[in-house]
This record gives sequence, structure tokens and C-alpha cells, in this order.
Amino acid sequence: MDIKIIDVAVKAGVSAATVSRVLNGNASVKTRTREKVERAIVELGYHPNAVAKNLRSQKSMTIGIIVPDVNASYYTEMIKGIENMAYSRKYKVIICDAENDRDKELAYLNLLLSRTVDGMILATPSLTDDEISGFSDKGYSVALVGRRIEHDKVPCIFTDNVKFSKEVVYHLVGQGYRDIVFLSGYAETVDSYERLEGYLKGLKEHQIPFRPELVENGNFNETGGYEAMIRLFDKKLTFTAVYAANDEMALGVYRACRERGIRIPEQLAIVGVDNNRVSKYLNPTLSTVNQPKYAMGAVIAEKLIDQMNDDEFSDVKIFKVDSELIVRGSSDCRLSG
Amino acid sequence: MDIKIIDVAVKAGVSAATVSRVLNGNASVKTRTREKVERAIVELGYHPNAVAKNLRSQKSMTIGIIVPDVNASYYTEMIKGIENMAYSRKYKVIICDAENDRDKELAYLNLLLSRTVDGMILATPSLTDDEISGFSDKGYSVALVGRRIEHDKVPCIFTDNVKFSKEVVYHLVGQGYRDIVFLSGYAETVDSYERLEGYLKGLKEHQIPFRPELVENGNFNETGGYEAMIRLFDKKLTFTAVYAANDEMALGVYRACRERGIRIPEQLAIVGVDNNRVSKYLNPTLSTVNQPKYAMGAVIAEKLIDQMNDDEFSDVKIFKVDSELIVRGSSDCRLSG
DNA sequence: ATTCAAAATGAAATCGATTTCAACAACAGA
DNA sequence: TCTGTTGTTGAAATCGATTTCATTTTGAAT
Repeated sequence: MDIKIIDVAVKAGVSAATVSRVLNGNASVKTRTREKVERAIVELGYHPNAVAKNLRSQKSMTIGIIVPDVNASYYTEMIKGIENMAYSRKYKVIICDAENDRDKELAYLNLLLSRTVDGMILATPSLTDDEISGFSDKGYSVALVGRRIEHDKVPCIFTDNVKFSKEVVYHLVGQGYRDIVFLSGYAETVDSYERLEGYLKGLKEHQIPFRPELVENGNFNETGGYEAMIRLFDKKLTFTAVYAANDEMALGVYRACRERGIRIPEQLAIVGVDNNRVSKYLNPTLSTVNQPKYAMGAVIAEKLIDQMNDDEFSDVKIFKVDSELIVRGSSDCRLSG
Repeated sequence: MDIKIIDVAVKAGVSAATVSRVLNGNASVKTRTREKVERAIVELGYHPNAVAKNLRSQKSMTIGIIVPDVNASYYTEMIKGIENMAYSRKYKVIICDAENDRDKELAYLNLLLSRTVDGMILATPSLTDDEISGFSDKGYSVALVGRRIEHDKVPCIFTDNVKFSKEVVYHLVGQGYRDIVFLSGYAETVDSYERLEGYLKGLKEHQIPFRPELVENGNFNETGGYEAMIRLFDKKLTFTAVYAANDEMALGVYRACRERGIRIPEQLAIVGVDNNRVSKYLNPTLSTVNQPKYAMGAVIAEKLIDQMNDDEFSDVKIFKVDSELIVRGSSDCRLSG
């Protein structure tokens, strides 16, 4: 049913090899022959079969990304960075949404591991460091986002969670808030762990005793933030500020506050993380930590592609990037009008 | 470097054919043989090469989606629906972000056309109806989102833009707003065209004369909405309401209003489309049209997969779904406190 | 006109799996 | 024990391209 290379060859009166040479343009073909072949390609509407091509040439010029949730702007904006860098290097990008489900994560990992792509960017937490090292050792090109492993062939990029979390605490304390809730994402992720660490250090440097009951877990989404806040309210604890692990969870905090009639920031200050596109439209506007998502995507894509091509000129593999606190109305009364 | 099927075969003392049979589990293999093979697979850490498999079996159990922007929740929520339906039918999903760029769109289309996937869902506007029909006729499985073509093998799903646009106008007129701006997305898309049509019909049914100067184009994003509004303000036109082609553009309207000190909804009412996850958190909360994005994704994925498998039991291919107007503070003073 | 290197081309091998087909083994029934 | 059916297995063909290697053409230099 499909037109194959041999059909083009017959129509142009040449061999399949010659058609292939025209297609790939790296060997010498006489101008007249080339023209005949090109005409045949157009007339037959020939589309090379990428599967066969990839099998033979052992590459696909494609990189794959596995993200935990395509609905999270943190990832989609990073994807934009990856996408554009990849495109400029002639790579295509395919995106897989693991939906925070370990089974799907493994299913998509298997898809990528079975050579459908030349390299992969993993933004998912489920694999162990050893497993990732193992993939690299077996010849797969891997790069990581949001975590690091010590391996000289695995580029990693992540933000300095500890640093900006301390800054969040500094800021809140500076505004007079001392009883600060930490609303963690999935407790077992590196991001959550490090943000907790920064939160603890921040408290310590201000001699504020740590109250474990002020740490609650959510799951990085609105519902998780809402439910965690309801739990906290129902425990009748005293607190005056919330540091939410991301803006999405902060939305849930807004909802809980609205339900309970609590005014932001007078009665409760809120700081999120991510600088979601809409955070400046909330009421009040949401203080948050801006992460250079697009740039992170572009950098990790570039390093992965370099690695895939054995371009050894870049030997730095570990990128820790700084994030910036953006103070808005949810944590500063002067800005909340 | 990689372990191949023949390596497993040698290790297990059988032929490659037998290993393949164990792998795919559809032919009979003695239990003892099966165990030997399974042990060899585990011991060698064998991963089948999907590219070779796909070439031979002429399928990949994968469907591809091309969206104009992965950053738009309209698409990501639909992707969730596609993803879950596909997963339940043992299909994987790869997502391509064409970034509203015709070249990328064609590049990704070519990727999908070259048999990397078994079927594709297109949510991009750049192809003509004839081109799409042509793909289907050539044996490619295609489904469409947000547009329709008349072809008995191409499932299509879209919302009744005319209907809900008329409802938006009814609602605004009912609230006393008669000078209604229509902020269109890309003018050339079907969605934009039909929404304009609904807007015009809505006006007509209320005997409100159409003022062409109240129609502005944006590009479905925040910046587009903002810039269009600034243009309108600068023209010193009189208008009291804005119907924005999506919530993202409505955000831009909010920004423009804030800059110009215009109160929503007292001085200007706003209605968007999409029911973006955050629209109910805006200040004031945004009136919008809820589209059943997840369900639309699930339905189109199911129909595409049926089509791919020639399951003729479902002969309905065209799905027009209804959307629901959600009235909130941005267009109703009573709700805007 | 002859020679010879360089350019152009085709036949066949190859990528790594699946699948067909034929051969062989196992086992039930006579 | 023999026959026939069913169940297992392997050799070889196949998917559709690229690439190697050998061969033929070309064209410049003599």
C-alpha cells in the first residue's frame, strides 16, 4: 500500500541505493540522476519509512522526555526550552506523561529504552540512582532534571532548593511571620526533602524552634494543598504563614482560606514556588519563587545532545541554578491592596 | 553493545524464533523451554529493540498527538483523557508540541507520517481538509480535535462554538451589557471563525447592531489578549464587555484593565472560554465556558483506536459536544465581591 | 588514443526483530 | 506397535531502509 524506496528507484530507473543517497545527500550523485529521483519522489508522494531508517542507521534524531504531569506548567515551560534547543540541533522531541504513576513511568521508560529515541530526559522520581547509572553504562544517553547523580556521562540540572527555601523563611520572618507552615509535595522526592531542609535551616538561623506539627504533605497539586490546609485548620494549630511547595498547592491554600474566611495576608501569609503564569493574577497576588524553567530545559537538552554526540568539549555535567524570590501581595500587606 | 534476541537464544540454547514466541506469548512453547528463555532474558537484562519489532510487525502500539501548545491547559487536560483511554487499550502516547509554528507542525507531521506511530490525533490547524483526507486514504489513521472533515474514516470531535458563543452574548446582554467586544484568537482557525459566528448571531437575536471595530484578534495567549485590549482602549471606543476567545487571553484583559484602572465587572465585564483550572481564583473570578476537555480526549482516542483496528461497530465519527457557561464575578456584580 | 584516478552506481549485506513453513516430537487411540 | 493429530521447534524469509564493496563511467592528463 505504501510507496517504498524501491518503487521510487524503479520509477526513476536507478537502484534503491541511489535513491537513498539522494534522500540523505551525503554521497555524490550526478545532477541528472538526482533530478530524476527527486521527480519520482514527488510524483509518487514518497515518505521514507522512519522505522526502517532508524533500524538501519541506529538513530532516530529524537529525544524523549518523561514528566510526572503535563498539566504542570513547571514542566511544560521546561519542555519549551528543551523543544527549541533540540529543534535547533535538528532533533525532535517526544513527550511522555507518566501521570505520577509508577507503572506508567516504567512503561514509558521501557518505550524509550527500546531505542525509539536517541536520548532521554527524565524528570521523574521513581528510579534509583543505581538504575540510572546502569542505563548510562549500558550505552543509553540519559539526562536528569530536578535531581543529581554522580556519573560522568549523565548531565543533571536542578535548582538550589535549600537556598531559596531559606530565602523564603527570611522573607516571611522579615515580614513578622514566625509560625510558618511548610506544605511539602510528595515527601519522598528530592525537591521536597531539600525544601524542607532549607526551611529548617532558615528557622534555625532565626532561632525559631521547629514545630513538626507545622509540616504537612500534599502531592504538588491544588487538591493536595487544600486538603492539607483543612487538616491543619482542624487541628486548631496556631500559625501565621504557609510556605507551599509549589504554586498549585498554594491555590489550594487560597481555597481553604476562602472557605474558612481567613484573610490573606493579614491573617495568613502565603509563599509558593514556580512562578506559575497565573500567580500574579490571583487575589491577592501570590508571592513565589521563580525558577528559570525555560533556560533549564534548554541547558539540559543541549548537554544531553552534546553527550549523545560524544562532544567532549563540555565536561561540566552538574548544573545547579539559582531561583529568585518574587514578593507579592500574599506575603506583604503593602502589596496586597 | 546491546543484548540482542540471538544472544538470549544462544544462552537459553534455543532459536531466536522461540525467544520471540516467549516474548510475545501467542504461540505454544513448552513450559521448560519458556522457563529457560525467561531466565536468560533476566540474566542478560535483555530489552527488545522496539524499532526492529515495529518494522517487522508494522505497528508500534503508539499514537501520536500534535498540539499547538503544550503550555495551554486546554490541550494538556485533553491529553490526559487521551492518555488514559490509550493506556487502557495498551497504547502509548507521544505528544508533539508544534508551538504554533507551521514548520514545526509539518516536521512533526512528517515524523508521525513515517510510521513511527500507528495513528495520530491532530489538534493543529495548518493542514487543509483535502490533505487530511489524503492521509486517511493512503492508509494513515487520523483523528481530529477542534475541527471536522467529512470522511468516513476520520473521527472528529469539537465543541459547538456557535451555540456557546450565543449563550455568552445572551448572558452578557441579560446582565445589561450591550457593547460587547469579541477578542478572537488566530482569526483563521475554525474555532475563531465559529465563535465569531455565534457572537454575531447572538447580537442579531437581540437586535444589537454589529460594530466591526469591536472585533480584535489576538493569538490565544495572555500577551495577545493584553495587546488587543490596549489597542481597543487607545482607539477610545465605547464598550462595556469583552468576550475573549479563551481564558488565557482574558488574563491579558485583566492586566490591561489593571493598568488602565478599569474596574471589573462594574466598568467592564469579561467572559472567557476554557474554564482554566485557575480561572476561579482570579480577582474577580472569571466567567468562562467549560469545555469537557478530558472527556473529549478520551472519546477521540477511543474512536481513533477503534478505527485503527477496523472495529466497525462504531460508525459515528463526528462528535459535537456541548459546553457550559459558568457565570462568575467578572460578568456579574453580585458575584464579584 | 590511452591511462588512471575520481566519481557514480548497483548488488548484496545489514540492522534486530517476527513469522512462515517445514520438520520433528509427543501422545492418544486402534 | 502403528497411525494420525497436535504441539514444539528451528531455518530462512521478511519488514524497508542504509551502507559496504565491487564495478562501471567519466573526464582530465598524457
